[in-house]
Amino acid sequence: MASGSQQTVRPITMRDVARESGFSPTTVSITLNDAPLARYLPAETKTRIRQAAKKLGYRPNPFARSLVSRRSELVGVMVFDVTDPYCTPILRGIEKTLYESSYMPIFTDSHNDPARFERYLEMMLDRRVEGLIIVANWLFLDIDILADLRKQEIPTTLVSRDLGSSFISSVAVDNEAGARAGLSYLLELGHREIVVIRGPALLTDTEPRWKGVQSAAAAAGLTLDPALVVDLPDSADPRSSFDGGCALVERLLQEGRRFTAVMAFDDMSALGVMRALAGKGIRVPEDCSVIGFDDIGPASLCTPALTTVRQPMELMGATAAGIVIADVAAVRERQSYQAVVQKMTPELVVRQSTAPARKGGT
Amino acid sequence: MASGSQQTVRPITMRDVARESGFSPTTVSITLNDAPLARYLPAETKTRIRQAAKKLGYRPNPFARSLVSRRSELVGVMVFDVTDPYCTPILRGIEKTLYESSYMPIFTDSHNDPARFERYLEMMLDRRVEGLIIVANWLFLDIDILADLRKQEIPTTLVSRDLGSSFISSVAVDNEAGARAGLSYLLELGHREIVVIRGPALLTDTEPRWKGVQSAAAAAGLTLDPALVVDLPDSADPRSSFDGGCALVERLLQEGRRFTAVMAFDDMSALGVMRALAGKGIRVPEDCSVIGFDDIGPASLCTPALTTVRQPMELMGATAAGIVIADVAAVRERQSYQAVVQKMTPELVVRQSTAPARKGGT
DNA sequence: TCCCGAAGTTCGATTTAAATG
DNA sequence: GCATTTAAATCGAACTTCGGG
Repeated sequence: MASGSQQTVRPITMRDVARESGFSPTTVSITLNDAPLARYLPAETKTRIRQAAKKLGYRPNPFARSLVSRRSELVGVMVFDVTDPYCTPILRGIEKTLYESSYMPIFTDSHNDPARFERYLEMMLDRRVEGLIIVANWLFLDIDILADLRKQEIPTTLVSRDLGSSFISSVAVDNEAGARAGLSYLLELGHREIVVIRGPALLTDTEPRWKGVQSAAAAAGLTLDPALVVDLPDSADPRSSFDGGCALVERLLQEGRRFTAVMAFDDMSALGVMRALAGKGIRVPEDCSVIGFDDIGPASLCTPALTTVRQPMELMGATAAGIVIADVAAVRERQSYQAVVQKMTPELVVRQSTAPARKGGT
Repeated sequence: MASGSQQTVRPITMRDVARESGFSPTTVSITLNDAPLARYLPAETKTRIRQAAKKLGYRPNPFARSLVSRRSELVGVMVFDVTDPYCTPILRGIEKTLYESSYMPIFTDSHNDPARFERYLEMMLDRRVEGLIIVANWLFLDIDILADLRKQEIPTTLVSRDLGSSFISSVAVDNEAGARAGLSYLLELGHREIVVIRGPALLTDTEPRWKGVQSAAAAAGLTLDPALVVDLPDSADPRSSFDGGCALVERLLQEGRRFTAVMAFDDMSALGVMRALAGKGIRVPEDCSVIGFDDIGPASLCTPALTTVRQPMELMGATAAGIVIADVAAVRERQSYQAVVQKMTPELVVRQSTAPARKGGT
């Protein structure tokens, strides 16, 4: 039982500290904030005030403080789907960077619902966040919704895609380079009959990854078999990527296509591919290699562990937070800041799902 | 480029709305808050005020508001490890419930660092959260740290374990029933030589799950082979559970133990088990069945998909948020509230990693 | 007394200007 | 003028009280 039967506990205010220490509220404020004027206060005074504050367990009221400082010390962190394993390392990166600063994150998860995102954005504005980090792992976002941000001068950074906006920074992986690295690796292993699963048409990642694949193929003088190039359907649910990868490969198998490797759009679809292959008794990597993209948690937990193109997600989150913090500081000092576009370098992570091609794949 | 070159934009205040509409700030306040006195105001007055507010894009200053209302409308959500797939469905549940209320979540991730947790807790208190939800998926938490909460009358709910505290509510799964269901299922399938991987000794979940296993075995008249009962090492890292499961099974295999099924402590260790088995060419489920606990995302993504005992994580999060909201309301109305302990019912999810026992397992 | 509206106080801090010795 | 301290104004909204019709 915890109750409220006793009289409401009046919180300790600065006035209480003043009374306890025998000084005025002004002096207390100056002391506890180490304001410029604190230089003139004798050490004796300051220690007495500090002791009184500690003795009473004084906690400055953040609302009174924010009211005059006009600062919330709040940064909004908006995610489109927390349950997507792609998001959490980014959140971790954001946390690590924010921890060093004085900002606290206000968190929202719109689970792929644009309406919810919009409402949460309004709430963020209402709460006077000083900066905003949006982890747009999946959804298709209308820039207009973000126009308010410009007016209110709220520095914003988007993680995992480039909006091409003039006032919103972004941190994204170099999709083209990543895809190129992935396909190149399969080619090195001797694979020639390769299934390429492209992403949903609406996703901004889809295009550059496909370009990377094409350029790697061209560099090796290989023409990809159009029958082996398939597309994931549009959908906002990461799980659908798994189902899509599974279904596409099942269909190819049904059609009697022969291939020795699959380059999936992302890890989720790669996992789906492995499921489909297992269903037909095709072994990975002995009979067919599989490579993913992202390096989400499950990629290293499944068996065989997935070879993939890794996005430095934690670093991306940390970078985004760093940009926002710097821009907020700029705004406070009445300076202008530039919207930047950070392209992060992906890294090929070789695990167990890839192997040299053998003659006569499935 | 987004800049601050133009003169600082003074935010719109109630006074501006008053001037614009031709009424006093008082009337504006009464109107916009639908205060009791609004009954007496002519509709004409109210619409004019509302129009003026909308025209100016007026957003009430939350700090001024909180200062007088003494309410932050903030709920703290503290997680011990966001990257743990176990956490995110819980967060989703919390979000769904909080969305209906007027509370915004302040979020922290202490990534298994008690010191960080403590500092974040202080920050929560500084920020005047009205309630607290702690997702203690893993770490061993000292109740003393939470003593402040009692003093400050901040309703708190712990998700995923019972602290046995008199003032902190908790929402946890019925571990004993879950483990019983899991082992019973293996027994039904005809398994008798079963490896049981117990959790780390320090985890509160370990004990009840082991009890559940024992009671199921007893009910079936089976004596578990002590040589097949092994323990995960203590560690705060979820990944270590995977490594632990893998290593333990490898050791058993090395020792030449024979078994036809493995009941893992959780999904992570089950995934590790599958890795170990695959390494020795043992097929799941043909040669050996594997069952996990939790039903985290990767459980259904890996191949074969993992049979497991499911915790209703989203529901648990939603329940916790509901409790906190109700308790906050009670505190506001000067009523007492009880710390409750909610035991959620787990559910056996049968997938591909289990099959009937065959004579002469590995 | 009922209706409508506004002046003034309060919340808890910061900050400026000024008052002490 | 200098070191030390403080009264008073301010931030923006909510609420209590009060005045005229």
